[in-house]
Amino acid sequence: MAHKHDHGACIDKAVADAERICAERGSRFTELRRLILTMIWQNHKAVKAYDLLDQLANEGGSAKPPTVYRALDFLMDEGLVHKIESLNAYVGCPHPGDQHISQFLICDKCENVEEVATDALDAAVTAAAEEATFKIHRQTVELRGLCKACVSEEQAA
Amino acid sequence: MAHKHDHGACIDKAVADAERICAERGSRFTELRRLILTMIWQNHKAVKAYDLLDQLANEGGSAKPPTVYRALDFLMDEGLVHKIESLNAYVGCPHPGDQHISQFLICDKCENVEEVATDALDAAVTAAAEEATFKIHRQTVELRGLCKACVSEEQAA
DNA sequence: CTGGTAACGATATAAAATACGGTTTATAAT
DNA sequence: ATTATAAACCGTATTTTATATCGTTACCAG
Repeated sequence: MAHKHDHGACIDKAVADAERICAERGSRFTELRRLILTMIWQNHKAVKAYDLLDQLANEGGSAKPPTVYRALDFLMDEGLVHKIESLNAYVGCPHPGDQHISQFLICDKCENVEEVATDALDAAVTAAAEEATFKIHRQTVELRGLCKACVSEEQAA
Repeated sequence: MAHKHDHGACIDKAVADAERICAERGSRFTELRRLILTMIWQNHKAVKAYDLLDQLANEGGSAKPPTVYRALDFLMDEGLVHKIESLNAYVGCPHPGDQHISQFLICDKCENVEEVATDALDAAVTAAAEEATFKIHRQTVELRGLCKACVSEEQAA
């Protein structure tokens, strides 16, 4: 993500997607929500709620925790943002709208979060649940380690 | 778990396992650690750190948060207990000692947590990581939903 | 333009976890 | 046995993460 990645395009896409999705559903994509979604998309790392709060404060506002958490709850309800449970942090969803199951590759070094959608992994999860006669409502799949870029870097050293 | 499950045996086994494992490794399974492990094993639900703290207080002691967290950290380091990230709660490991990857089925109704070790799921996780050239250090796989017993119960109703 | 609902703001508090410093206790080395 | 050392423990304070509650404002539907 560090090199040759036009991240501005990511942000624009995320905002455009959000606008489209909220319009379709009749939910309100307010200024605050747009602002917070944009902040989350500043990079591909997961962002802490209180960091968002600090950023809001720096921009002159005097936001309180509930303001941020309400916006995050909205964005999560709309599938625009995911919570990374193992970090207590929040990351933008790169393909909102599609019904999808989220699995994350989280680099412990560069901290980038990649959302993957692997059919094989989905199938395995489903199979494991079926074997146990378990009816899945939600799932948290978070793989922590080193991303491709950081592995290469380590090998180079 | 509710019916015909001799849970006392689970507790005894967990404590015996812990004793054996700590003895093997030369780590100290102190009274406090034994007590907290036993509390965690009172049932198959995940337990909150502050509930343990309250229990300790009820038993006459005057424990502070660090006491509980230190014990939990020890138990986790030894692989005797796992943290459920999506609940901020802790659950006993049913087969400590084996090197293993933990995956959890968490019932949203009865709150029981079942730890599963599915080769197919392991393989799928590994494959997904390999495909992304990602080097896994740790993983969090938590499936939330309804367990077998609670599904049957719903269907009966 | 008015009545209801959703969004926002502010205060307070709850819940989860850690930093740090001092004391005790177990174990290993003498 | 005695002492050095490291681990465990304890308590205070604080940080981090999140929610409850209540009053106000803004949207939009009838």
